[in-house]
Amino acid sequence: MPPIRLTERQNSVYEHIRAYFREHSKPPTLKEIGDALSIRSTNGVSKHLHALEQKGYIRRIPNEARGIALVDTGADPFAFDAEVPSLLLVSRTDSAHPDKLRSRPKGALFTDPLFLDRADEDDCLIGRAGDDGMSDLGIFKGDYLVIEERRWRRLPDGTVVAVLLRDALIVRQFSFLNGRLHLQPANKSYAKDAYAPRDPECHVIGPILSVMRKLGGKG
Amino acid sequence: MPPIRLTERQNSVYEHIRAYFREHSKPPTLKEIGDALSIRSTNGVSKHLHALEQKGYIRRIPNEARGIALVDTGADPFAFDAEVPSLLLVSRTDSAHPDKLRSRPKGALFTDPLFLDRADEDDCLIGRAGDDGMSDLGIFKGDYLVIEERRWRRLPDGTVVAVLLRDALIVRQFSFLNGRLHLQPANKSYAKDAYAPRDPECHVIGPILSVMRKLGGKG
DNA sequence: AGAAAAGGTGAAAATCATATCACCCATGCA
DNA sequence: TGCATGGGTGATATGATTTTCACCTTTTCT
Repeated sequence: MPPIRLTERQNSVYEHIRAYFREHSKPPTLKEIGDALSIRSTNGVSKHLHALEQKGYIRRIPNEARGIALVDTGADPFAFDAEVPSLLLVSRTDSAHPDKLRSRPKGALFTDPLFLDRADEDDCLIGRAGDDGMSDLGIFKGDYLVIEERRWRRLPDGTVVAVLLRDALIVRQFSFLNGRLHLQPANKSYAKDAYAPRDPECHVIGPILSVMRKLGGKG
Repeated sequence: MPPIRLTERQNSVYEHIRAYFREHSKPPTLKEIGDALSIRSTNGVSKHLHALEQKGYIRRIPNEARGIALVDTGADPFAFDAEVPSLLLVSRTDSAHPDKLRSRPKGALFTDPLFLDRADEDDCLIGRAGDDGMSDLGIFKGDYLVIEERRWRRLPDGTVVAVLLRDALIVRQFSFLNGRLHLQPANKSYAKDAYAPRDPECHVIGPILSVMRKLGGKG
């Protein structure tokens, strides 16, 4: 569901539709979009809309005037209560003793409920990415990760998870095939690996709910 | 303001339009109104709309598909307390009116002081990246950005900044050369651009202090 | 070198929507 | 009685919008 990336041009079409919605409370026509972005043929616009629909950004109602609907449901941060969860900031631990994770926290961070994605705050903790194995996904070494503790057997294939590998905390895409845990990186220079379910070197903590990063200085 | 009274029939037409707006985020056609209220002729509906316009409940745009606008201006305020820094979540605004940024917030997010990097909480706000122009830096469309409002003249070259470009909020690497603002993307498919310091289309808000992203679900 | 993919142009055909005209029927008053 | 007002029917004219076709250019990837 992480929306497919848009090209620069597609993005400006999409943003124009949103802007038009904000201003007029209704969708623009193909011609209006074209006028705004200097596309003379409604067909050119139509192709952009088709791409946006394929990528899941909009929905079209065929043959209908202004038949464009935004798919984004603009999640409002107020759907939650106003309590601020304080999550433990944990440090790397020998994967043979994953239970030590919570017993030796390095601190705690306040986190808006939005970033817990409806998970129980008591099941969540914060760790830091130990390598750049998921850099193509925009997760870099040092990033703060909101992790939901959950047994790997309940995870759907493809979930992005935090893993204690020996004494490092890393992020990988998880899948369970042929009786083994497969950890797939998103960075060509990192290797894919597989482990036995009970390998003491490898402990899957649970899915990554959010990623946070300080820019500028060192985290 | 509280306009002239409506007849029962006129009121149900009016209420239907409002209901349609809530459900579809756009105005209905004459035929749709007629179908809903068992009026077979679009002319019958048209007369109702004319009456509603006369009485000041709606506005019509001639010859335009779904050319109905509600005249009503409903605003909804909100409140929040502050213990942990609570930063305004702002939405994109026409760059010609950057001052509107804070005046029309979409909400607020609690943010740990760590991610404010020692900046004054009152100078900070949260916006969302409007494109993938900095994807190589791990900043993607939809990411939440902690932005420190600061005049661009005080920014060192190379700072990663949030910019209001027309009606989009985007992230770029900033530099000031030969009397022009240069905005450098970190994604090969996006173009580098430069603007005059006072170009009304381009307003630099300030440096990005942190980036946050929800995984898995909708942002 | 060749083939996709992104982005377009232009114009005709097919629909969807609105505007208008002519006419009908109640009801409430002066 | 007389006639203005609210509510409607149906048909037609006139736009406004979306679709579809046939081709074209540039950039990117293999």
